[in-house]
Amino acid sequence: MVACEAPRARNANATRQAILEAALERFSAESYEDVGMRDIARDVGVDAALISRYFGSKEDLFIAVLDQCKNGRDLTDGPRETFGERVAREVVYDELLPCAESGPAEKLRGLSILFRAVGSSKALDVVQRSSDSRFFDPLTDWIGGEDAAVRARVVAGLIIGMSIGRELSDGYSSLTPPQKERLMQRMAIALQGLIDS
Amino acid sequence: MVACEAPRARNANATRQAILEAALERFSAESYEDVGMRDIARDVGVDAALISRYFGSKEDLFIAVLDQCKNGRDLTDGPRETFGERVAREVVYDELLPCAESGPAEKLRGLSILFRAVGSSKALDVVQRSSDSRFFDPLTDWIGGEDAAVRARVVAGLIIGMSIGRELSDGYSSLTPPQKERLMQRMAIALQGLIDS
DNA sequence: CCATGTTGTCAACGGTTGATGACAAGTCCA
DNA sequence: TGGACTTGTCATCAACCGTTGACAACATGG
Repeated sequence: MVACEAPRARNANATRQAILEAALERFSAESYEDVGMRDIARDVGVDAALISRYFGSKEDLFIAVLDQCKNGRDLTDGPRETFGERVAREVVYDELLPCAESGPAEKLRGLSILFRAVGSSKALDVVQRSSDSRFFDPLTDWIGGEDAAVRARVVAGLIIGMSIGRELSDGYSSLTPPQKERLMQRMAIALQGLIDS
Repeated sequence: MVACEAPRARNANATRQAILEAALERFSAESYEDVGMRDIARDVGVDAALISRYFGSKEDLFIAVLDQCKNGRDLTDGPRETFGERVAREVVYDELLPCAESGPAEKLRGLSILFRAVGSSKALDVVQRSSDSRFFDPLTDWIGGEDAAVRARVVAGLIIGMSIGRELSDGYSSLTPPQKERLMQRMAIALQGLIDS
């Protein structure tokens, strides 16, 4: 995953960034509690103590990761009419969950973290305190209408649920391509319905 | 929650059952990691060591809890045509999440646990290993058709996602009753669509 | 080349967790 | 009543966690 074999150039900024990226990777693939400082440190090839020094605490690191996510925007950049299909396609096909070297995508990563955080009371606290305004407010504005705030959260929940369904069924590995496409269409409709007033 | 003030009658079976119920309550309200043996023990009014003796390990206790859930059946007892609305109503209105003295309901409790477990790799492992056959197989059979197994899991994911949406938006507290009803209808349609062929 | 500040490592701490085995309290039957 | 078995408690363990402060390695400017 992280290749670097050389003893690592001594560069605080680069290291900081590497830690952030490794943490992003971890937090979107495992639950908050399951991610250990030592795990992240090993990914980067650094001692765990350094993370504490750079970011303060694990919680602060988590917040820093949330901050650097281009949350919410992922969902809203694109035409309104294709919102459902766009997101459903991303969920059903490879983009959202694999997390292992997801290539250039990194889309919906914020939701991925939310997905992993939703089980842990502590992480969810942090997310709701720190990321509500960054994640849901743009989405709410984009959706518009009276109950937009609720619908934004329902949309998020639905997307997460779809990811869970995907994870539970092993990436739909037993589906034929047409079945997969039909499933995607269904999800698209459900999502789109929440956007169109 | 658990009232019992008297020093507790010495009755192994009753105590075992009380532990199971307290654990069920905890595991469906908090994540696997967040639930401590000492928490459950305190709920029951007993020492944590006793739980270890009765159930072996925390993981074994978790399995025992899963086993006593009337999983899957909750979803399938009722007419096929109203599946979507039945479940959606249960999710949108009070039944699923409150968990605090949910009265006689206890419906979808298995999904509630799955919901809480989905974040933790360990708990999800257990669920997939121990509860797959108990939870998804009946649902799969009931759904029927070629890709029923996948659709059962997608349904489960969707329900969990709806619960998450509900949790994220504070129980839809800001919605007017008609809005709430419309939201429920939408969810019902999405769910029903996964059942009907 | 030395002094200074930065970057990273190491060993260790306190706290919490699940689990264990010795022991006390209660129950029951002969 | 007294022994035997059950039921529950307590002190404790080892493992793990996030975090800390002392120290080593390196770079840099004089």
